[in-house]
Amino acid sequence: MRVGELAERTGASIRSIRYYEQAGLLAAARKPNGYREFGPNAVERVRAIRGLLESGFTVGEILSLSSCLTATADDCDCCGQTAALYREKLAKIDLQMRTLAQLRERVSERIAALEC
Amino acid sequence: MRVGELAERTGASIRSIRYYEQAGLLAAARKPNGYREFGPNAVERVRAIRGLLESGFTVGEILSLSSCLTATADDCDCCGQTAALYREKLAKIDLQMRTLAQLRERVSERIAALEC
DNA sequence: CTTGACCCTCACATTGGTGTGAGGGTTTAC
DNA sequence: GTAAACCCTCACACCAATGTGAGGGTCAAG
Repeated sequence: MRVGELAERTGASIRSIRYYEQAGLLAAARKPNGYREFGPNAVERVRAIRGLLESGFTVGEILSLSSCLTATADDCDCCGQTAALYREKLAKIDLQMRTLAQLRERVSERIAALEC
Repeated sequence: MRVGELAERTGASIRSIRYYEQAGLLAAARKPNGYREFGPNAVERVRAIRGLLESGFTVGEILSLSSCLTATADDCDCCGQTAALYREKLAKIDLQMRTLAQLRERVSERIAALEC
């Protein structure tokens, strides 16, 4: 599919998609006329990227996780350093989830307390 | 305590703390000489702010949740609109937690697969 | 009284993700 | 062939959070 369709399907702007591609987060083949051509996986991938961006990850960080973004990623670039990096990310994710869980509880407490 | 101590205790820069105060996220009394004076709650509050910022919340958004930031907040500014806003936040938090959980699983799969 | 470690305000700079517009090509349909 | 709806690159602009530096107070210890 072309960039417009991908944008429409994912809710991202065309601008953002081009940016993700340029940043290396998203692969796009080129047609002879220069148009980007995306595979069907791109939809899931863009959604994952956006979710992570909204969760406070940086494009650079997402890049370092890119092999985990899509279920169909089997290009295991395996080595010890990668493992260490993944573990680091894991710790960050866990911290973030704890923060969110805490906030979640407080917010729902607030909702419960609103009886006026 | 003064700003330097608060910064040291929370890991935030002095600059950031002043910014949070100016944004209305953090209350600070002033000494006669102009120095900011923070209560002990400020430490928890700054930590909460930073956790949320790192989870992708905006200062503006955090502001709208500020009554939930500290456990000791009893200034229930209760009304239906507030409730709606809280519910919205809750939905956003849940989405974010699902995204993170998904990523978490994929990352740990990756780690498990690294046997080389 | 001076020195050093604090604190203040103001304001410009930077970074990452986007918006937007200029200037221009391609394809489909009339 | 021309209009509409796509696509391209390039480049400037914006916002939020933070860094940083200038210029200047306060205060405790020597």
